[in-house]
Amino acid sequence: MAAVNLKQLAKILNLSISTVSKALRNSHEIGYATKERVLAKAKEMDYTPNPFASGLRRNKSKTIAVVVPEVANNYFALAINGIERIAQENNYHVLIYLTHEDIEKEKGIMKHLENKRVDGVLMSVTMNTNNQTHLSDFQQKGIPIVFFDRICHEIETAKVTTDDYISGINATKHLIENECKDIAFLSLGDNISIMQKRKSGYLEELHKNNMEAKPERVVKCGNDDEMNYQLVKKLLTGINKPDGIFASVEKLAITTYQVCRELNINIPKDVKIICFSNLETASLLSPSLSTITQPAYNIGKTAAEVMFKYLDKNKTYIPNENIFLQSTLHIRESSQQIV
Amino acid sequence: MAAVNLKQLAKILNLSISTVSKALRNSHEIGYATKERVLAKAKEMDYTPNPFASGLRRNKSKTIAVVVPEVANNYFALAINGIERIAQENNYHVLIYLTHEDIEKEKGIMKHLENKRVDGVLMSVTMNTNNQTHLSDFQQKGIPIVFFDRICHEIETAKVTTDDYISGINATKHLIENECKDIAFLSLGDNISIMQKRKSGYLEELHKNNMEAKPERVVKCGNDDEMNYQLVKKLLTGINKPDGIFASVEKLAITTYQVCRELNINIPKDVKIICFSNLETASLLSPSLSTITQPAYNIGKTAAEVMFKYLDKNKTYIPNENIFLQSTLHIRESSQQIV
DNA sequence: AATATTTACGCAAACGATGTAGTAATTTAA
DNA sequence: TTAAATTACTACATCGTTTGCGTAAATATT
Repeated sequence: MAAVNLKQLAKILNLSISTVSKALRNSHEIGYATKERVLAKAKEMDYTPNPFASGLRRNKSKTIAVVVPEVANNYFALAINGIERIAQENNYHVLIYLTHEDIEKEKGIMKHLENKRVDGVLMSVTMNTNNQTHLSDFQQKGIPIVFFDRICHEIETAKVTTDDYISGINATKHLIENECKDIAFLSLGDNISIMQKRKSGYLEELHKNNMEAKPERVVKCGNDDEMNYQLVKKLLTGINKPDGIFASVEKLAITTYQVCRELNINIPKDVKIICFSNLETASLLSPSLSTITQPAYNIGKTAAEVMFKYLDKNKTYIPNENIFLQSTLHIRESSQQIV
Repeated sequence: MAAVNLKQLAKILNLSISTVSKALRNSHEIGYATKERVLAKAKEMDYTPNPFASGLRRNKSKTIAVVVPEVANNYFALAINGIERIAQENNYHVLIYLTHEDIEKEKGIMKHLENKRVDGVLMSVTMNTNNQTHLSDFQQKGIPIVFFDRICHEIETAKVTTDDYISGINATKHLIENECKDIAFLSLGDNISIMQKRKSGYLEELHKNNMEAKPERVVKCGNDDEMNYQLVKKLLTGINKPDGIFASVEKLAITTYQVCRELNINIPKDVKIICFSNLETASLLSPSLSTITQPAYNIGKTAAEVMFKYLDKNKTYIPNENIFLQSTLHIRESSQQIV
């Protein structure tokens, strides 16, 4: 029942606690025969070190935290997958925290993590994170952060993203090539860097094509699905509606599909759509959805790898570094000119 | 930089360590004025107790583990959402482990968790978990498990599921009502209880309608997507193909859609489909997908609540209990007779 | 053969928080 | 007025590991 500890193991083996401990950690101080004996007995008795005791002693938690806005989201789910994979390989444990895009919750979580419960944090900030003092404060405590996707520029550390600016350009260019004359951009808030980059790409490409960038074509959506629905509905109601939509995140594209269905707007005839998405069923939608797909799994994996690169070296300071992974454009029906 | 501890706080306050500790825990042994003073200073110095020290001393980790086959799955993602919500409310932390349907990985994870790293485990077993000794062994260590969805009957504890048997009946009945004469069942393995229940419902309803239950109509799919694709393709190739498909899990329905697209089989004209799914975009698919939707969020939430009910009471033994939550049938185009 | 070195182990002090048992000082009861 | 009880605190052992240091025996060096 009760887990066996070093003391019991030592008594049975007629050795001191420290000898047993050292034997298990394969210390050079211990003779070969003794090591063998200890190892065998430990296995037999199913000994496994108490993580709290060794954590306390060594000041190592063997745990990382993943802080993300949500998990019921293909992108983050895949990223977590990649992170968990690397963590398991490194014999680390993964704590998960969801902010639900609530900056106060994010602050609370970081506060909770300050006390060395974890050796490092991988995170994507909320769409409302415009102030980063809680993050720099956290770093001050000596726990490294690595950002992925929703990064925080002001914090000096490693950041793993895709090239959102280029993708923004490509998506917009694609819509223009398919005869869109009036393209709207559905943004998720406007604080976070990926939004600014995606929007920059969008604006840049409009400019390059001598198309007017009307402010009302940038729709600032948020975390409230119902509100987003109304915003998109408003955008697509009336005579003066756009003929192209670039949704910055998956859920806004889905909302757009739903609105179009309600308003009987035909995609892609009346309006063409492209979006950032990791939706598995994109090709099965009606019409199939054109996407910019981020290598979510690899982003998570890479972020974790960078983290462990420093944790292994016992470095708590991670120098600034921007790692870009490439997204892929999947052109499907929703964005194409019907010929 | 370094986190402040009780010793430092005590020195500054000119009190003993134990006084400070008790004051923070609001012990009746400490005078009101002293408590105030301690609390103020602790806040000022941003003191937060070391989780390893108190975990070691109190033999409490304030952490639960969630062990699931995967996270990039709408069902599990939503369940984790529910779990995380309740955990946060209880000031608990959530460790996540993915088995990827690998029984060996599951065993390894349970082994890793035996050493009191967590106070409890919420889990959905892999599709290959036919032997439960690693789970009963785990229970023996005094750490409670609560199952959700993919439960393990043989283990005595609380189990949260939907009524899969009834849902199996309802789905099959619905297909029959829509003129299906030859219904196939796509199973995910055949070990886990939800599969057996869903299949039982399917078989029962066939029997009730005097329809023959041909063994070759039960297709045992697995974890390999490509293999599943071939299995479904084989099922739908040739003259003698079913006119109804009941997919026991979401991904098999998606596979079926893909196969039908390749083989140019029309859903629902040639074959009707219904499946268990939490796919957000079910209604946007072409054709829209009929689903039995499980209350995934609430299942996770309920499982966590049951766990905390016992953890609060410091009970490590959870008596057998089966909690059923209701699924809802969403009839859409994929399963309906065209009139 | 005497000394130096290496080998293989044990002792004990951490790590930080908690809780039991004690102890003065004060208050209450007899 | 004195014993008993209460209040408000402190000392100390403890949780299970890790690790620096000490040391006896074995081996190597002169």
